[in-house]
Amino acid sequence: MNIGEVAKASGVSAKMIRHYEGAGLIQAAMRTESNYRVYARRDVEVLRFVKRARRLGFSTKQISKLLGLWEDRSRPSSEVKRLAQEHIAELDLRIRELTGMRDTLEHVVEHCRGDSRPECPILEELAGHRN
Amino acid sequence: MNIGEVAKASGVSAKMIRHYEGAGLIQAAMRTESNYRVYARRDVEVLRFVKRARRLGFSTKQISKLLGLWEDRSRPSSEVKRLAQEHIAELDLRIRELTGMRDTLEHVVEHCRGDSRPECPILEELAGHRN
DNA sequence: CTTGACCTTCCCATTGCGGGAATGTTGAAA
DNA sequence: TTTCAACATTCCCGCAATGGGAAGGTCAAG
Repeated sequence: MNIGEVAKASGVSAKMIRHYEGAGLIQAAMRTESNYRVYARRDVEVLRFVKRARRLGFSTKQISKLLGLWEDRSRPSSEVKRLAQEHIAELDLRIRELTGMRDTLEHVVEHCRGDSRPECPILEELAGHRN
Repeated sequence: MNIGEVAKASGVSAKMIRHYEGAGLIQAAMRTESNYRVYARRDVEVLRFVKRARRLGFSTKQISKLLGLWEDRSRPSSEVKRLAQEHIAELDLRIRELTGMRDTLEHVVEHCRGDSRPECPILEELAGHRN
């Protein structure tokens, strides 16, 4: 398979496949005599794995570890679980940060009339209640 | 005031102050004969405004608009409110995305024994329930 | 005058992805 | 067989927001 074909089959763009290869996430593909990358059916699975992991928000580094564990048939599932739990913790943190922002903002927005007059609690909040 | 002083007073790093200036977020500071940036007390307020807006997750572009509205004494508060509501919608979207990831992940993690054995529903999920 | 603490600009790295240019290869139609 | 479209290759630039650090200029106190 050419890179375009694996791309289509895996849902990962050719651009990103090259990127992942350069980043060491996936192994460098074999090349034809004319320097085209060659892929096997197995590579589609790997790329799909990467894609699903990305969808769940795992970073490139984390995915690298996950791939290693996936390929290690004697991995302890505890390691996978730990990795996943760390990621959940990161997600939770991010969610809390964003939720905090949203709640603060929502609260202030509620008090803004949103009409043609200039008085605006939102700007006052941003200005630190002065000015 | 020098850049270091405004930085300390506003809580925005000198590095970022220069960056904001280059990005057109804040006006270019006056310079001394020796090319040092010079700031007035008012600039501290502006930078604090920027900092609070950043804390609420507003992008540079949005902050630029907010600063414009802040300085426009005849702004209609509706414009500010609209901007803020758009941002809330973005935050909500992001929160929903992250929450979706976390919930999916949490669900799978619950089913992983996390012991020394290799069986792992997390990896199976990422592999697409094959392999 | 020296020295240390500032300041200046400029470049690099991060994270994940896309755009696009310049150039080489392939395969099928004319 | 030539030709042309559709691929492939590498390389550089962009995004957003921030930090690190180098090379060099300036200021104030001792």
